[in-house]
Amino acid sequence: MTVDRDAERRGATAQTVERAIAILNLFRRDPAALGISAIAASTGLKVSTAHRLVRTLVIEGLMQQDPETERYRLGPMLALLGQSALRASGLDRIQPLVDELETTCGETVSLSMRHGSTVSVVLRSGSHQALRFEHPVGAAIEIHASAMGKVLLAFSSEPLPEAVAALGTLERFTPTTITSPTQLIAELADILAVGVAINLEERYVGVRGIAAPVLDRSGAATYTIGIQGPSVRLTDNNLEQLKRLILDAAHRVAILLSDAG
Amino acid sequence: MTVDRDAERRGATAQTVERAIAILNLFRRDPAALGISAIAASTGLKVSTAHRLVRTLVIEGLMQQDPETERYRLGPMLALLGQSALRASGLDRIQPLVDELETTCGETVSLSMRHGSTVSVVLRSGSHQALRFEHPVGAAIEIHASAMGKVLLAFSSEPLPEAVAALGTLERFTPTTITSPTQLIAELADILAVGVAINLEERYVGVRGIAAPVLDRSGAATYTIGIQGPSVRLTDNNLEQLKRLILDAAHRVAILLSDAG
DNA sequence: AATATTATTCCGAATATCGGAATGCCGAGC
DNA sequence: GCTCGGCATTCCGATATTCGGAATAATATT
Repeated sequence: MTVDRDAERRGATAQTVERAIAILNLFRRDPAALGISAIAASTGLKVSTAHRLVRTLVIEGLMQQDPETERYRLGPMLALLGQSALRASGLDRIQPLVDELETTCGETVSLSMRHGSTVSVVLRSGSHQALRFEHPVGAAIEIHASAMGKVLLAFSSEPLPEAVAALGTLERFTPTTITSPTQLIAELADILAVGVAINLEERYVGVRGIAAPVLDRSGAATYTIGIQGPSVRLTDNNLEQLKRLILDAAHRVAILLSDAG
Repeated sequence: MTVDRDAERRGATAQTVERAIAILNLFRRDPAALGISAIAASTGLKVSTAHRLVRTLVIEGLMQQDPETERYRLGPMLALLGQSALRASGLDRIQPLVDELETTCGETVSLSMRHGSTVSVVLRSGSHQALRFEHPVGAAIEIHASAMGKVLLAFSSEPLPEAVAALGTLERFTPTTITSPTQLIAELADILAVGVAINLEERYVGVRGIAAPVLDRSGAATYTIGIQGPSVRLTDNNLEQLKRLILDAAHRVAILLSDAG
């Protein structure tokens, strides 16, 4: 591009591929089809560049073009690769466990991982209650305003101050959102000690969450498993019970993943 | 690269992205982890190039590196994108139909699409019989040696002679494999007229198949649905019955996909 | 009918990619 | 214990590849 990007000039990455993936990621939250100019606008690419990338993705089947509206959406080859990825990363064996936990506690359960400064839901099982909190797969939540996010920060291999500093400004979403880096670092240290993170309406008013890390052999967490639900049900008392459930579940997931991960 | 690629210089595509996708496709058949030099060798890329592409894919989560063996495999972000892709292309609504057909006829059922000169299985439901034919999702079968492949060729928007010519040499797998372009064109014309293709042990000895096109509004087929099984069960008589089943199923799939495709 | 919007193609400029070679790391074999 | 061979990773100059402004075509809108 013009000069230099964000801040990473040494660990060179393939710009073209990054851009193509950025296009795919547009559809993570919302699978609706987009026109080429909308894609270009959302990614900050020039229309001609976006068009060439999308064309390549269409040829490979990762995207497809609606013959009527001329708009683009994700394609079947991506679904196919996703299947293989589920098996390769061992996540297919985790889904039953996530469903089981949802049945036990009656709230939405998600298994997530970090993506930039957000947390992305990889597997989930939605609560069946009338009043419930819904995360679609692919949803991205700001990392500092989520129990799962705080877990991932606390149990990353990076020192806490650096990890927090890298986030930049901590956006406020609700009155309880943690916006002070110092305060966040303190809370992360606490989470690291206790092994569980709690979210008290820090992202959405009325929604609480609790999360535990899925630890790998080195003691770091790539994945986190969390429970989300309305504050009226996730009372302080209930959180104590859920804490045991989530820790147990996280432990079992860790074992499953390390077996043949 | 050196000079020019296969034969497509006008409809320019992004080479870097193509290469990255080629790497991902390596893992379609076999999700096992590969080292970087194995990846480079299989794709024909230089090691340094492959490494840079893989690094980018890892950063984006589409691949991941096993911390112990240092080998690479598909990553969880790809699983996540795959979920979105299933919804976006409407394929999530098709799976139940595929399962239902499998239950009805007792043989492996697959929904596939074209990928280069092969057919790739996108959705499937495996037979539960002891003696059965198994297609994993992601399997790639040579297009000229498959009932589903022949359907896609016949119902492509391209004229038959050109479509066949583009395949190049037709490799022989069994005594009944069609290796003559002229003969293949004739058979495709027949399939176009009848609306169903049959595979008589043309790819694997002892395995027969039958397939029908999933037609879109323009009368072309992007997807095909097929039944595969041992020749001892897919006798000439049974094929007649299956023909009705598969045509009906293909029709219902087409309706489902066109509704909100 | 005229205009605005969007998808698609073209082509010269220059940037990001390419790939040979160097480095560093680990484990096998002597 | 030391050397060698294989592997992943990094470096950097040459250049093929991408980039993007602008033209064109197709479609929707006023």
